[in-house]
Amino acid sequence: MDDRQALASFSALSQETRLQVVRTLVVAGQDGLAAGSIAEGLDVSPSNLSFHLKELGHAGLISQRRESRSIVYSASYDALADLVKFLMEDCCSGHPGIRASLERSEECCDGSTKSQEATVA
Amino acid sequence: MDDRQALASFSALSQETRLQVVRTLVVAGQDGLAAGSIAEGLDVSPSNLSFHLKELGHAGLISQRRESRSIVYSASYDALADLVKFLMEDCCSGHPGIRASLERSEECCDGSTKSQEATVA
DNA sequence: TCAATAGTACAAGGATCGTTGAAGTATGGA
DNA sequence: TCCATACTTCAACGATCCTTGTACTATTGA
Repeated sequence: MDDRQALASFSALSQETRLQVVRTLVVAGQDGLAAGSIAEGLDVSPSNLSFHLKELGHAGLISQRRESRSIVYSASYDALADLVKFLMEDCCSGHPGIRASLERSEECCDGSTKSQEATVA
Repeated sequence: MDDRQALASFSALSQETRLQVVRTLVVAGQDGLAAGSIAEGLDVSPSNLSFHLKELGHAGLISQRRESRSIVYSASYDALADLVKFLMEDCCSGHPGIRASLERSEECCDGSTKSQEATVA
């Protein structure tokens, strides 16, 4: 991931509604959610949500597909992982200990959504 | 880390000059760098840099101390690590596989700056 | 105390962002 | 074909952000 894309991603995530959208879609999983469902869940106007979805799309953090009348959005897990990596590389380059500190917080994956097993390649 | 702080951090990092400042300070290590050195390295006016340093300070991503005439800035590694964690929790909550994908990129810590050993607590 | 150095603070401007409401586009059913 | 549904696009406006230059503050040395 290059700086340009990282900047776009940070910018996209620096807005409350958009951060909530991403979280909602991440939790929703691969199936995604229709724009209407997201708007309802977050209590945002369709027009406003559409604006923010476009921003997230530009940053590459979400993708969309049409499904009958609805447009279904889903999180781009790869892009999110790339962003984590980008951030970690910037951290690590001066302070390797951070990785250790991160590895101690394994709980994040073992708790709530145990729907998919980790595909350790 | 709560949403408010994450939003502030993302916002701070969504600007090119500030991203470069953070990277510069991360590479500089615990000793930090004087404002003047940063300004020189990045070719930004003192006044403009000061503005961006304040933003980064508000977000908690850097800290400062006076040293004679200079004001020395350094990266807040804890805040950066918290941000990585925040992002990973949002990712993982729908997609545990990401952690695996991240663990495959260990190289990031083993390369360039081997100045400090990882303090695996 | 005076001058030089190192930064910060402030004001003004242009640029970008976020919200709103109204109008436009695609899909599906009667 | 006509209407309803599900979204998106557009224009307008206020709010915020970034840059620039000038003024101000703190520290040091003569």
